[in-house]
Amino acid sequence: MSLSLSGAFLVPEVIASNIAQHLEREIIFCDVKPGARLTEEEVSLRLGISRSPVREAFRLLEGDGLLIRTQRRGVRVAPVSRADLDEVQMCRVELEGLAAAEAALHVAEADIAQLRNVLASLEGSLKRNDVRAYFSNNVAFTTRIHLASANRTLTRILNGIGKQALRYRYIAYAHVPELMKVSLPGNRRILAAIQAHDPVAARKLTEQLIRGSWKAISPYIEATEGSD
Amino acid sequence: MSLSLSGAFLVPEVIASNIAQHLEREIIFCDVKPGARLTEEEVSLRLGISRSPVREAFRLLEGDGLLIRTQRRGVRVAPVSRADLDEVQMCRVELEGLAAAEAALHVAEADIAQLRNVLASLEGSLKRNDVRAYFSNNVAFTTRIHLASANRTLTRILNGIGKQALRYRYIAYAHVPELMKVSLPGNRRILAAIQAHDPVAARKLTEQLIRGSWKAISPYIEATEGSD
DNA sequence: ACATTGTCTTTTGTATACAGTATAGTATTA
DNA sequence: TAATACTATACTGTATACAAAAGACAATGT
Repeated sequence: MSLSLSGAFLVPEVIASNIAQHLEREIIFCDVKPGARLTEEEVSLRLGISRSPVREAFRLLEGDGLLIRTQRRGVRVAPVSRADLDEVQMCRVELEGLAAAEAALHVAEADIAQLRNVLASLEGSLKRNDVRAYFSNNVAFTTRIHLASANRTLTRILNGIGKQALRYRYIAYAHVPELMKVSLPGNRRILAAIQAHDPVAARKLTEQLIRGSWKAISPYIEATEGSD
Repeated sequence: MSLSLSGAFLVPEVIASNIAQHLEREIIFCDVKPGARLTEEEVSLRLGISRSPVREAFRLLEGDGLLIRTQRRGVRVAPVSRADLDEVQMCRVELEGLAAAEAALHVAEADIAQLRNVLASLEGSLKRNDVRAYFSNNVAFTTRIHLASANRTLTRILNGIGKQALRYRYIAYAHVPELMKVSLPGNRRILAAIQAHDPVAARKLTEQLIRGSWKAISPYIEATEGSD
């Protein structure tokens, strides 16, 4: 069991969908290159486990759009391209907007308190210039909005597509860490709108934020993009 | 190998993600009840295969939201409820609208020809009052619009969520087959808008159609809903 | 020299055996 | 009688062995 996941898994007794998380991070942070081919045996040997859980993890990540499977040819890491970025962000504009609007309608006081806490952590990560921590907190912030929308279907979909988006954001941020500063004020305004129970504003601000981030990221993808 | 899938699988040599399709239909057409618990062994025995492919099929259907898995408790068929219907349709309004708009921008002549053909079949099924055939054709119609949007991410998401929606539609139609007549004119108008390369109209019409279908279906779900 | 075919290797897909955990049922004790 | 503990059972999660298919490479024939 040579897992050694970056997070704290003091009790890894449970399952090896931990592997999915592990691979997920490797893919998002580009430790394995886009387009790279993964074989079940290679991964199972590398992690010191059998093929069964690896296979399941592959299916999971395939569902999240991080891996692409071809019939009997195995899986490869989903390629990174400008076109794919556009696809993902286009969907996110609609869905994150919906989530924000619904959240504005359904938030409880407790949710708002938690969102404020995460926002504080987000500011902290930005000040320390800690890109990975900023990512974790940003994911946490967005996830809390999803949960506040009280729409489990929406949450499920956004969870999947969000991982793809994260990959692009990380590539862009690796080039220009200053991009982190763009999203923070946007998040703050979104929280204000949600707190004011204003679904229209929440949606509009969210759409603006994503479109803005989209534009900011876009040029850095072409540079990183190999072929397709 | 007592599969006997309804479709024509002259060469079932390939894989047993056929099983996923098989189960998918059983779930959509309520041959297995919402909330019912499925065990890997039971299904594998029933279909005369081993647990491995069944397990994979479960993961696939879980990704589509048709099955729900709890840690070591196995899977159960996703329960049917008014709340869940609302969640699914809310997401579909956004995404199908986007797909229609994008399709209006990207369709080729060939796509339009195919869409016309499917529309004709749709009319035929309606006249013969063949509910299942109507469903197949309706799925085909919608899928072609998704493909015409030229957005693979969007297509993938809609494919999954569409199956959940189909389940509710089938329940409603089983009660009132006349509901079929509601969607046909809507589809015709959407096709016209797409053909005219008018994304705004295409989106608006699609949103209207889904909201209309949503309202029509809604009352029949409460009747069928057991608990949750 | 090029194409076609056959074999060989790699890797997925499937089957099955084994282990661990959760739940239910029963028995015993307060 | 009720509550708690223990045991048995059933099912998931994991490991491994086996079959089959696809791709690569070489050899042979035209």
